[in-house]
Amino acid sequence: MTFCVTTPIYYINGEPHIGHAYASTAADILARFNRLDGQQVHFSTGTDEHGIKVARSAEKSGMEVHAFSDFMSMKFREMSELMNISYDDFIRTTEPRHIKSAQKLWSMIEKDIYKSKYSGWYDPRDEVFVSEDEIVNGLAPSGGKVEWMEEESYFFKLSSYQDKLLEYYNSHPDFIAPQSRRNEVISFVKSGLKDLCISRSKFNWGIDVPNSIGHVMYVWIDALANYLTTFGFPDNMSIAEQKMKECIHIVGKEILRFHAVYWPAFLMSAGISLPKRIFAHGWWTSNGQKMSKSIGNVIDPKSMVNKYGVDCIRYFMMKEVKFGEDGDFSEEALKKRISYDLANDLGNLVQRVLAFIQKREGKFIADYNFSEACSELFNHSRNLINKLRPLINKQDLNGALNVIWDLISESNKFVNDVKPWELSRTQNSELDSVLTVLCESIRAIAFGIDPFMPNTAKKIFDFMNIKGKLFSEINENFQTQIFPHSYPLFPREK
RNA sequence: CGCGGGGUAGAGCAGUCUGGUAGCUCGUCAGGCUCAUAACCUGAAGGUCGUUGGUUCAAAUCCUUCCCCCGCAACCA
Repeated sequence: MTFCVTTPIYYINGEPHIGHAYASTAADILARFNRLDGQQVHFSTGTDEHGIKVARSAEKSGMEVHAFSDFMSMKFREMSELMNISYDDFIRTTEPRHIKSAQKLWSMIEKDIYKSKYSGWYDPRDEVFVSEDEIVNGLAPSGGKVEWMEEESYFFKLSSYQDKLLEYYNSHPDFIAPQSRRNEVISFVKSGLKDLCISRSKFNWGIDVPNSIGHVMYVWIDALANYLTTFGFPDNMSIAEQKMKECIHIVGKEILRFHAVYWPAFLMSAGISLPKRIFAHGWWTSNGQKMSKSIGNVIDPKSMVNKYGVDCIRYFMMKEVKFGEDGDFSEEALKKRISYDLANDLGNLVQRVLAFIQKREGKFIADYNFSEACSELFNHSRNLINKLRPLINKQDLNGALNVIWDLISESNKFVNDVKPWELSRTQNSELDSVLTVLCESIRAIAFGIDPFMPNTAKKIFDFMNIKGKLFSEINENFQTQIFPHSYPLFPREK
């Protein structure tokens, strides 16, 4: 069985921002945790590149649309590298494998597709249909006058899936998370589903509808099919099917409906298994305000990472809010987290323990002859991953960090209580077992934070000659040995 | 009466299902320690749990009145 997780494919109409980095990081943590836990993992991310908005942006920038797509897609790939995202596949909707996949999916749901007329308010200046609530005083967002237009389009019989969807939600209570989002979706479906317009003929930057000249797919099937494409559909149908079934889609709350309503309906129609879960994450405000280009408060992941380091940004995003809820991003809050949680609690714990060993030229003497106090910390350390696993399985990333920090706090308390500096002064042999259990706890902590902060975990592993490949290493006793030189993990700025 | 969530210390939240004199993080104040990145540990102050009435020996927790805030309400990536 393979653990599968996806990020949304990001629409390349705009630059990557902190919201993209957030979704990718969350998915990455799930992927990394499962790899360390010995699972096979398939983790995909990518870019959504079709549609009139991209075609027009390309035009505006004076680039040919393929070149524009390459250029913008690369920016998202760079963001993934920047955020240390360990994706197995980066999928682009303009790739031949995806075009084939989307067309195959279309043909598999053809029984639910019919031709009709799509009508709506059209903005000739921008050449797009605009929704009612986008229209202000009869004007489109572009400022142009809107006119009522009709075009021949293909429709998907979403209406006939209303009951099946409700039944599915009911029999799979964890299909949509968090609960509050699940309620919204159910309420939306209960209110009645209309058929869905799934093609356009006003533009051609899209995937051709099979056997229908002049029509391209409009958004839904094109974009959502990416998940099947990455799993090998349609060439490896049974593998794709199996992976789909195990798959967790991480999405933003703004695109939950597409994933929780349209996507399952398409899959039902095609006779393909539905994903295991769709998790909708929340949005970031910036210093308490909605991020917007006009206010100029959009958080750029690149500048944050360059300034504070990728692990600190990853940590902050996961620690600051419960995953699924909205949160506020501010440098002030970020600095506090780095200083208090990372430097003071974690960094200082590692340093104050390893310093004792460094004082003896790095000589570490393994001694598992534990006192009662040592045994308690030892048991908690060896049990850490078992406590994290169920939290990770329900995407409670914030809760997982809290559990890790409980152990950090317990370890710091332990140091205060047993006073190793006194044992050291009196040459008490108990010091060895005290340092051994502390190294046990630091090793467990390093494994625990590895999915969240891979670079930091690697540093700790290097300090202690730990391979750091699999959680199972936690159950091996340390051997007497010489530890390499160590240094502060989160040095304080002068 | 469209559907849903929420109103708990200065801030952000948990506790409400399974009633029993309110808990966490940060902030504030005081103390301890001195191994460590002036880090770590301990303690204290601070809340009539939005409002009204009720059930109960007992309600943040159950029922009820009213007020306020926030999501969703379809073609939005």
